[in-house]
Amino acid sequence: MLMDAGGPVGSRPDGPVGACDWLSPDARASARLLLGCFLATPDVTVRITEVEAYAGTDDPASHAYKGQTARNAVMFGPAGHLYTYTMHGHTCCNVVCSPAGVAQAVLIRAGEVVDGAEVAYSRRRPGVSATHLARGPGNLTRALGVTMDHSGVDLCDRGSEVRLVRGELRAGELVAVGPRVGVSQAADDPMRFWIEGDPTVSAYRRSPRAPKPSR
DNA sequence: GGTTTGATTATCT
DNA sequence: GATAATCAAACCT
Repeated sequence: MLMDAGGPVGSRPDGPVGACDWLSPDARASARLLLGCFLATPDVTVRITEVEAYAGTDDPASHAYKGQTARNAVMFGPAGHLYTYTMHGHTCCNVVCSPAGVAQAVLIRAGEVVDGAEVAYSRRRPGVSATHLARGPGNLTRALGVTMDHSGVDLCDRGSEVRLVRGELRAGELVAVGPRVGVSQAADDPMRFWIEGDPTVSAYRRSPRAPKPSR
């Protein structure tokens, strides 16, 4: 296994600038950091506007809650890698932010396409509006062209087809926090972060299977 | 080997 | 706002 003698996994002293050593092993902290960053494929770049934190084995809503499986193995790997999975016929993608052995990850739920819009449109159904281009996890991966083929890629490696580029919030932008979309477990935990007022952020929808809201 | 569930989306009322 | 569609992984028998 790749492990520096003491240094955090993912930090590359001799590596290219932009290594993902700024990620926090805490999913919530990383979620906040990822807002305003960019996710890029060779064709399309999106600015991340909405994310959800998944706290690994401590989080009932996480795929990693019940331990490591073939499906979620990437989450237990080193930080800065891409965890992809399919559900309901769609692909979703997460950024792993914890070192090997710990399964904290951040789901990228929505973004604003800032480059390669034409390609993104061509991958989506005709007629979709700009705000819906990469709105929702499945739509986002579709617009980017991310598939299960990209499972486990190193987002910090220049050679990767999917890369993460650090970005900042614009002046005046605020981060809102709330419960996650569609989870039936821990449905009230405020683990979802988005840029307040951004039109590309998806609407909140509670899981039909979640117990009634705790008040 | 069959059944259930789900971090969803599109479509209809 | 509610409902159906749809695919794969996990779970159960």
